[in-house]
Amino acid sequence: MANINEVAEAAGVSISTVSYALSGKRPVAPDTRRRIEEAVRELGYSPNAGARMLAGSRTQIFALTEPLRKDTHAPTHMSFVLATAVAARRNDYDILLLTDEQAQAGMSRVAANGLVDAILVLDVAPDDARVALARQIATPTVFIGIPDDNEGLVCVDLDFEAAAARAVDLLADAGHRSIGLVGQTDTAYVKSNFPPRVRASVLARAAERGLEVAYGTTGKKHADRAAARRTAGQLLDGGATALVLHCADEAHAAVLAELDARGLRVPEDVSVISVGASFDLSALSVPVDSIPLVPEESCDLAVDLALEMLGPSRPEPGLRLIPPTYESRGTIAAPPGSRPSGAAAD
Amino acid sequence: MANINEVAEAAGVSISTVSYALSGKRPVAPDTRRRIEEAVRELGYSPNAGARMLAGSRTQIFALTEPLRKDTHAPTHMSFVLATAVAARRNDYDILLLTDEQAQAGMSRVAANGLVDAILVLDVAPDDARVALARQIATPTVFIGIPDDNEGLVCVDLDFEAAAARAVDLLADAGHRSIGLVGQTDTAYVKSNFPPRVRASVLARAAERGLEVAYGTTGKKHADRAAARRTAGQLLDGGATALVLHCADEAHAAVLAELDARGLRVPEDVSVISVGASFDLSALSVPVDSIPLVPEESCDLAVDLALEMLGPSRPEPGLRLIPPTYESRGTIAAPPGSRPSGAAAD
DNA sequence: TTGAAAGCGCTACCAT
DNA sequence: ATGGTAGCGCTTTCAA
Repeated sequence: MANINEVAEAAGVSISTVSYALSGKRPVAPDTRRRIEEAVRELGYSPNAGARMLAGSRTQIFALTEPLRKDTHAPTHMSFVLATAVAARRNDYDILLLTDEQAQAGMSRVAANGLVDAILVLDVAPDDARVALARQIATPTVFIGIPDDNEGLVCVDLDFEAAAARAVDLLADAGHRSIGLVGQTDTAYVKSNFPPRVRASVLARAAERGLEVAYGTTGKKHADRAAARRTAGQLLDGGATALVLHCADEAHAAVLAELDARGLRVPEDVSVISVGASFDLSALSVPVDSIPLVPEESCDLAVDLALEMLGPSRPEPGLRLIPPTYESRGTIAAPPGSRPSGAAAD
Repeated sequence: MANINEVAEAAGVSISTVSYALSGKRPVAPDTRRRIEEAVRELGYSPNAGARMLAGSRTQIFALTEPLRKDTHAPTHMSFVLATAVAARRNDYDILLLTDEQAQAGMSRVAANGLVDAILVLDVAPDDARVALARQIATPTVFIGIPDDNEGLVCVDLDFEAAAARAVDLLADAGHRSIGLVGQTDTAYVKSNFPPRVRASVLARAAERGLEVAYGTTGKKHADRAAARRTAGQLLDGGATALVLHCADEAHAAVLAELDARGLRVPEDVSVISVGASFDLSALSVPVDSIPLVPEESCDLAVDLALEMLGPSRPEPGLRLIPPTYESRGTIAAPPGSRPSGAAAD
């Protein structure tokens, strides 16, 4: 590994000129620059990371804290990690992984030893212990997800409340009077931050719109198809003419299988809309309408905020809620037996 | 963030003594040490990471390169990442994530700028492009998985060949004359390194033992239960009295469901053994016998090797195959209609 | 048992 | 447009 001195010598310039030629922070004569670039190539020079961290003010590393609990939904999580890494790299940043017990201990550690410029928090729990840590440390921290106590924090997330409300509105507008919510796993409502938000918003908006609403979870495991089918069945038995799906990939498939088994067509007999899904819905047996959770949106924004927090104009603390987008695929229609759409009044 | 000078001053010693007190690389008088430790605590001192990287010879960071392809099985992958991070941290190392296109580009980059002490390679493909990179760079690299061309590389993995052969032996010894292999997804046999190894070994050992053997994949997606059931059905229709399962969680469940649907009991009517599973098999409707893949074993060993490669006694290149372990749960028995066990000869 | 000081390889300020 | 150089905060000789 060649160092800056060798490059300078090879190019016949001083090391400061090499540094400036590479950073572009000072104009360099075209010819000089050419010679430097050639020397860099010849020698395979790359500025030493440790030296840059020490001399410069940036480490070019973000920490990503993620407990990786057993109940973490792996595919969704992977999407977020990937999206974060890509967004970070686009801004010349690397990602340092803080998992397991290091999700917490590591935050203090890397904040104290200056290994990272900022910390991104994934897999946020309603009562997340990392909230307290974030307040203690000086390192800029961005939450991807909203903990209950978020006072003074910078948080990014899909506006799940708006997404859920929108789904209810779409169904209500189509004429449905009774809907069901097929929710996440039982533990998700304790360990994760957004399932309760969706549930609360669906229930609240349904009440506002005067709809009957019921909900059920999808069992203990993400892959518990039987529980998903059972829940969907119960909601339908209870009179629901439309289902809001806020659950895993497998559960979506299971619900559609249950509808199929009952000879119910979508959307003629039952309307279906998915909220907050981050997987490919078009691969389902029936591509359903969706208000998706797009990991790239959250993660891009989180990285942008982290970057801003390093600059002079520190952004305000507070929630950054990403407006939901509705993807129509024709799985919402008027409930069976209703008058043609357009006349909703009595 | 206090620095070593402030600690030294507060403790009334020189900075070298502080350094030695913390590193333990030189004896320090008990009383001196006490004063230093107190100063460290008071000031919340933590040695600057960049300065250590520059002055010392170690960065205390490993890179973990993982493409995170769309077809990567997320849960299994997550287990490996977690196991790697834990093993690394146990040795005072952090993990830097290199995903997506950075899985390759990042290797050269961090090797060139000295950001990491070693590189761990995950999600190894048979014809992995990272093999060539590993040979080019000076940074020690450990593969967790075995690429086809592994000459001169340090690779760690479960001995899948032995595991598969063992499974066949167990079934042959129990008296089975015709077995079936329920394999991974179609793409896994192209993109991943171990599925072909298992398949080849099962077929080879079956031939050696004079068994009839057939195999089928589990479709395009990991969660394709229908494909898994179909494959299991075909194998049984073909006369198999025992099944070797080398597939995803969902596929295991699907196969058991197919057996159940056919009214076949395990192990009275069909024997079942799982090979290379890294999830919790005891959670299945029928806890099946297993020769598991244990991420912790591979990752611990990989980290140990990486550490060794940093020392003076560089380990030999070559494969480190972890001997498989058989977990019996009573799902292997003699095939139906066979004479009582013990008498196999004719 | 301890201290002084020479780097590690950069960045960025001060000169010219 | 370029060069000289003072740090950044630590590790590790060399001395005492």
